[in-house]
Amino acid sequence: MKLDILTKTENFDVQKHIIASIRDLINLKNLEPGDKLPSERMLSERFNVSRGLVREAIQKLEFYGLLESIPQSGTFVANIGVIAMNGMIEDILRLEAPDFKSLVETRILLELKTVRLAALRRTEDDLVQMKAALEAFSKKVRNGEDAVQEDLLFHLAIAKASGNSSMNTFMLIITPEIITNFAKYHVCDKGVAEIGIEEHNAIFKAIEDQNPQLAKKKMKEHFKELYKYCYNV
Amino acid sequence: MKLDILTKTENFDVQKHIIASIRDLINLKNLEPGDKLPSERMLSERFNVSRGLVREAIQKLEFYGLLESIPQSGTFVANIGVIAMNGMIEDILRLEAPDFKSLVETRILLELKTVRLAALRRTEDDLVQMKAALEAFSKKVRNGEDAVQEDLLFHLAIAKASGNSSMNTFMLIITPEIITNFAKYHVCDKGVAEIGIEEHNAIFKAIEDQNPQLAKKKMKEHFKELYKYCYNV
DNA sequence: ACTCAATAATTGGTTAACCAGTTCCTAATG
DNA sequence: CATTAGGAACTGGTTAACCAATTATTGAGT
Repeated sequence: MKLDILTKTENFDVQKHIIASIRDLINLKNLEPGDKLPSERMLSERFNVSRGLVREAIQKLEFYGLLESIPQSGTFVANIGVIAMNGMIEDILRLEAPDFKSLVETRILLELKTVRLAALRRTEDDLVQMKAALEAFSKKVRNGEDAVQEDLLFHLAIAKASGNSSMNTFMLIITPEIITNFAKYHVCDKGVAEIGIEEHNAIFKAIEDQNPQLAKKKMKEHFKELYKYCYNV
Repeated sequence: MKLDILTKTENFDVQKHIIASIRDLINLKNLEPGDKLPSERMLSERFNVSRGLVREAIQKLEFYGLLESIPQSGTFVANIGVIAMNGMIEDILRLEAPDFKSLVETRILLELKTVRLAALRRTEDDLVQMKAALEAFSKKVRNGEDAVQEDLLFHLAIAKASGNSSMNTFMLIITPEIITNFAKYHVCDKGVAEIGIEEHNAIFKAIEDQNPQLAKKKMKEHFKELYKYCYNV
C-alpha cells in the first residue's frame, strides 16, 4: 500500500488528516463519552492509511486525554463531551511548533513561579543538588569553558525543588529547544557567564533562606541580563 | 520472547529501565553530541527487550530533544552535552503523573498570563471565537444544564488569543485532566455556574478593551470563586 | 598505490501475520 | 421461554519479516 518513506513533515500532515477524520467520524456517528470507536483495522481501511498511522493518531489523542485505548477491547471516547472534543481537536490541529519568543516568554513565566515555590518548599536534598549544579557551573565558567549545560541544570534543579511536577515537566519540555536556539544565535557567550555566577548565587541564597519575594526578584534580574542579549532575535 | 501482554504501568517501568540503560551506554562509550547510537536491533538484543520497546524509548527521548533519529542512517545524540544529558534523563526518569494540586497551580499560573497576553494581542477573529464560546456557556447555564465543556472552551479561546503557542499547548495538555478531576470531585456544580457567567463576561470585556491589568484582575476573581470549591481536595 | 564505481551489509521505517484477552452470538439445557 | 455454557469473531498489542535509503567494503582499472 505504502510505496515510499515519508518525511517527518509529510507524516505529520497525514496524522493531522487522520485526526480530523476521526473527529468527523465522532460527529457523524454522534459518539458520546464512553462510546466505542471503530476498530483500528476498520479506521485504517476507511481512511486508506496503514494501521500504524491510525495507531499513532489515536495515541496522540490519548496523550491529550481525548481517547482511551483498552487492550483487547477497543478505543473509547474519553469523558469529555462532543463540544469540548471538537474544540480541543480543532486546537490540536492548529497547533504549530512554538517560535523562540513563545519559548522564552513561557520559560520566564514558569521560572518566576518555580523559584518562588522552591523558596517555600525546598528540602535539604534539593539544596544539595542545587548547590552541586551551581558549583559545577562556577567551576566551568572560571576555567573559561562553555557552561550552558550547567546553567540549565541549575534552573532545572529549581524546577524540581518547586514540588510542582507539571511545571517541572514543562520546563523539561522547553529547555532543550531553548538551549538549541541559544547556541544557534550565539547568545550567552563569554562575559555573560561571569555575571551569571553572582546571580545564581543570589538566587540560591534566597531559596536557601526561604525568601520567595527575594528569590523572584533575583531571578528577574537574572533574566533582565538575558533579555539584553537574547530578546531581539 | 515476550509472553504476555503488559499492563500500562509495567510497560512504563520497562521503558524507564530502557531509558536508563541508554543513558548508561552513552556514559560508558563517552558518546558526545552528534555521535551515533548503536542500532535499534543491537540495543534490543543488548537490553533483552523487543525492538518496539527500544523504539518507544528512543521516541520519548526524541520528544524531550535528547536524541534524533535519521531514517536509514541511525539515531544520534542531540546537540546537548554529557552533563545536561545525564541531568535531564535523571529528571525524566523521576517524573511522575502530576497531582491535582500541581495541575490547578499550573493552570492558574498559565491563565493569569494568557489572559494578559490576550488583552494585548487579541485579533478580531479571536474576539469572535471567544464571544461564541461565551454565549454557548451562558445559554447552557441558563437552561440549567451542565456547562463544564463550554467553560473550558472559553478558557482555551483565551489561551489561543494569547498568541503564545507554548502556553496554548500546555493549556491543552492540562485541561482534560482538570476536567476529569472536577467531575470526579463534583466541584463546580450548579450555583457556581451562574456567577461564572458574569465573571466570564467581565474577562471578555477587559480583553476586548485591551486592558491587561483589568483582565488579569477579573481572572483572579474568577479563580477565587473556584478556590472556595476546589482547593481542599 | 590510488580512485572510484559496483556491491554487500546495515540502518530506521513499514507492514502483515500473529497473540491473548474480550465480546457477542448461538444453541443446548433446565 | 429464560439461562447459560460454548465457541466464533473481533479487539488492541506484539512480533518478525520486509523495504528502501544509506553506509561500508571490495576490487577492477589506471
